[in-house]
Amino acid sequence: MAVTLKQVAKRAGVSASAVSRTFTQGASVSEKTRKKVESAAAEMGYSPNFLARSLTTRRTKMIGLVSNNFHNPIFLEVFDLFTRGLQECDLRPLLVNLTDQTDPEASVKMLRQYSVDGVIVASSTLPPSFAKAFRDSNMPVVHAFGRRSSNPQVHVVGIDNVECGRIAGRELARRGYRRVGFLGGPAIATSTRDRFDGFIEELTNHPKIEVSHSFATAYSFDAGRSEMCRLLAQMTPCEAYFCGDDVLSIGALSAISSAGLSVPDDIGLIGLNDMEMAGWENIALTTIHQPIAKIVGSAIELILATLEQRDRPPEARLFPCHVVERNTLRPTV
Amino acid sequence: MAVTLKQVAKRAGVSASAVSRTFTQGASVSEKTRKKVESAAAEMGYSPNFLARSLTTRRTKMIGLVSNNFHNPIFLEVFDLFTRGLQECDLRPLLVNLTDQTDPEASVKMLRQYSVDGVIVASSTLPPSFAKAFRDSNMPVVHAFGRRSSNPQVHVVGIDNVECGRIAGRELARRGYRRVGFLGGPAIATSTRDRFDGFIEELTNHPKIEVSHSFATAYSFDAGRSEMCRLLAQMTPCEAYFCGDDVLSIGALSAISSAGLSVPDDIGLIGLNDMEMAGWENIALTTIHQPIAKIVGSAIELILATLEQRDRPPEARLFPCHVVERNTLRPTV
DNA sequence: AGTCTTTTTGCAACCGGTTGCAAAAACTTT
DNA sequence: AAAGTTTTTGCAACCGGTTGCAAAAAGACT
Repeated sequence: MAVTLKQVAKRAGVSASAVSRTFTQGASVSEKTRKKVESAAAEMGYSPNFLARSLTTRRTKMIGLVSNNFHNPIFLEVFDLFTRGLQECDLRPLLVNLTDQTDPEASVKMLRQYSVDGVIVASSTLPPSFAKAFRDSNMPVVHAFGRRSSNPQVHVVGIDNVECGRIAGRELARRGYRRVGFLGGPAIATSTRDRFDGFIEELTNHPKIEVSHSFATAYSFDAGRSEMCRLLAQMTPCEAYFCGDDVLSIGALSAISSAGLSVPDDIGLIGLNDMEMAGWENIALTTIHQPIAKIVGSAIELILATLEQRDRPPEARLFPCHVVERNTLRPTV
Repeated sequence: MAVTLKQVAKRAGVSASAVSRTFTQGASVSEKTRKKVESAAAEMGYSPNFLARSLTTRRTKMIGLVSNNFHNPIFLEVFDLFTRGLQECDLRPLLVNLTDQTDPEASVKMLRQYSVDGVIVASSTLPPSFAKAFRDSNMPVVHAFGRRSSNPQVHVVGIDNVECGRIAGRELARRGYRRVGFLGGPAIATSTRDRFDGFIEELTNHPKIEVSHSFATAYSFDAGRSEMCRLLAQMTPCEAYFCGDDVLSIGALSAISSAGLSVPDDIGLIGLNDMEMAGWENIALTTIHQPIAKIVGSAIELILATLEQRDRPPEARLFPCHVVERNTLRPTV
């Protein structure tokens, strides 16, 4: 059905190589034959088959984009940025949704079978070992929103979650809260762990502050809401909470107002991410901004660089975060 | 680097065909050689290259998933459903983000160059002609969330937007509102147009009801909020509005509460989509439910069927919608 | 015009597989 | 054991391209 190179060659009265060269950057073709080929191709509506080409060039220009985050609204922003960014570099994302049903091993194998040029793992809840499996199959990988490891095996781009925990702790202390809580995401996620550690570490500098913690079952509205409901039902809820993530915060926010309490008068809240929705006026969440555009841009840059230079040593790029003040923490006293 | 079929053949002491057949469903291989091949393959870590295979089989098992909706949270749910659903059918989505910068023509060409087996266009704001361009290139297409056309050229799966407009009109009338407004999405989108038409049509049955309309510049929070701000600044805002979409509704909701008014006491609101967020307790939007899981499932089913039977005549599948009552319309009088 | 360089061209092999076909091997039957 | 039938196998051509190499063509210089 589709027009092939040979047909074009015949029509243009040249060899197959001539046609191939016309469509290859920097190949040697005279102006004359190029014209002949181009007009024949245009008449027949020919364009080269990328997959056939990839067989010899060993480049598919496809990038595996693997994630397990299809429920956190911030990931729509992330996918938007990734797809745009990749497209600008002339790369196409082959999307993999890692659910409970899908076997991680199988996705490694699958992406290898499709000969993707590289893989971007976009998730804060996957272990470093997952990204490493791609590396072991000899594919360039970058783990976006991942965790820096002590002996890095793959590129990691993200934020310093421990530092974010400290920032949150510092902010709550600065505002004079005396009883604060950590409302984390799933306890297994390394990001949760790190944020927790930083938070605690910072607050040991403030021995007068009482600190407690608990974990939601997921980074989701419902999990945040039900965990906050549970906390409010206790004897003495905290004066303020650091929530592991914005969507969790919004769930908590909802629980608080359902309980007839108000934010920030009765309870303070600080989130993490600064997703679009956090800025919506009826939410107005005070939160720690995570620079996702930079993270995504950097991830793409890094995968591109690794395509050029396959043995590039693994690198960790962590971007600084800062507090965005809105309306869910009381003013400094 | 990767192990090839030939290497496996040599190691197993058989011909290349034998290896190929071992990895092909329903090919004729004796148990004995299959065993030999399988163990050789396992030792060497071989798995067939899908792209090389696709050259002869003419099936890549890749589906182009094209959308321009990377800002409406409901599309994260849509992408989740599509990716899961396709994966279950052993298909991989090649994602295309259609931005203002990307040329629609170019994406058609690109997907052809990658020999995708079919294309799913997921958008309510793209014209039927866009999907048709794929059809013209001889690829199976289904337009999900698209508009049924009078002489259908491609499969369309979605809802009856005109009927949704009627449902909204009926609902507002039933609740005794006397001055109602249509707050639509971008006026160019066919979905907006259809919803508007249905709304107006229904309300002509209720001559006592006064109806006005306006359009937001996009299906987004900000657009909804600023349009509602404008409306509230006028002399006499309506008693209730039908918003073209949930995210628009939430923007409107925010504008209303910023203006010191309350929902549903001062102003009523009904949305469309019933995205996850509409059910969040602090939003509790009364809205028209769009059965996205069914739409997505049906789109996949249809693309699959068309892969089998290339000349399957174009079909339109529209699913019924219904009102989900929450807290943004006053009770029936 | 003849020689030397540089550019352009086509041939043929290859990328990693699949598949129609005829020969070989393995079973059945008699 | 011979003949007939069915299954399994390898050969060789093909899918749609790219590319190293040597020959041909074009251009530069005496």
